[in-house]
Amino acid sequence: MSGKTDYDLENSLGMLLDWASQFMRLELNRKFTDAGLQATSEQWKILIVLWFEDGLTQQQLAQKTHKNKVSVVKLVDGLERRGLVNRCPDLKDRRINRIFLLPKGKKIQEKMIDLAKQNLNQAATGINSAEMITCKKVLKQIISNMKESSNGNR
Amino acid sequence: MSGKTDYDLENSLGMLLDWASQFMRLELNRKFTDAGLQATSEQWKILIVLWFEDGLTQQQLAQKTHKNKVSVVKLVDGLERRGLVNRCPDLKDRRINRIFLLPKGKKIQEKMIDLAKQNLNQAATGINSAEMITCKKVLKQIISNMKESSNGNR
DNA sequence: ATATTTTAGTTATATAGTTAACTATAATAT
DNA sequence: ATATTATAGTTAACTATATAACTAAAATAT
Repeated sequence: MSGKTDYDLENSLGMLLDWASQFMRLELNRKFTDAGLQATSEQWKILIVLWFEDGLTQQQLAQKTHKNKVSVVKLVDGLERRGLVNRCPDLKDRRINRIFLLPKGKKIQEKMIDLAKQNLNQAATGINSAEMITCKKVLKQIISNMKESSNGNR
Repeated sequence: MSGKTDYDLENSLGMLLDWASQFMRLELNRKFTDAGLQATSEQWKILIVLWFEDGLTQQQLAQKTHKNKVSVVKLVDGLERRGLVNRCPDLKDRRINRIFLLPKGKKIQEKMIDLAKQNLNQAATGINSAEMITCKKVLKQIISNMKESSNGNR
């Protein structure tokens, strides 16, 4: 049934997805570094959520970014260390931290969004709109297919 | 120019790629663990290459998997610790290690390939063939677009 | 009202990935 | 032949992810 001959490494969906996502992430990090921004591509994903809606809890950030809560703890640690956000204990529910953007965190958002858009444009070069729409549709289906069986921590 | 309103998080190519690849990787790891296989999804990517062609150097493994050489060092460390592969110094060029599958490493390959195929089938559920072909074509274009600017270590 | 369960966040430990600096060896250039 | 450059692999330090075990607080159940 399975054998050497019928598994095409270079054309495997898993490999292609990993390579595409990793190369985009790597290049975004490079663009951030080159622009003198002291934040990583993963921290950026937390920041962009906060820029839309500030003061979210770590759980909410985890849900919106599809990261698990431990990852969010570490990313918020990093963002706090860099002076970009603040953990504020909720007064009504003392289990909860609310994460707020600090001025330094607000200031870099526009530059980061521009760089992220540049990255998206670079990635999309030579791909027509219909193909990109199909690709995104397929990606969403894959996400939905795989999310079923993954656990609830993310 | 850039602003709150024109960056759609849930529909962003970067986010969709990350989520899709991560969920697939996570689920593959779960399948491996459930099957009692003591190897990770990243180790699997090294093993599948070796299964096609044994005795490659670490540099060759890095090129074929698009990983950087430090990652390969670590993964081979892990595979060696688990008794799945062996580092053999090359007699002609003493800078080189050649990585060979051990019996234990050969034995698990068929089971791993079957599980990887199950994972691909799960991911592809509800996606028609033409859409999948388009998606892979787009992924390859993205990889080619981003690879340009990434460095030569991978 | 008290006991149980759930939720939010953290810590510990392990696997990966990144860049930069390093060692050893081979290839080359003059 | 010797000096320079390039290559293969490693190590160090950092960021990120996962699972599992934990603490504290809130919600619930009886």
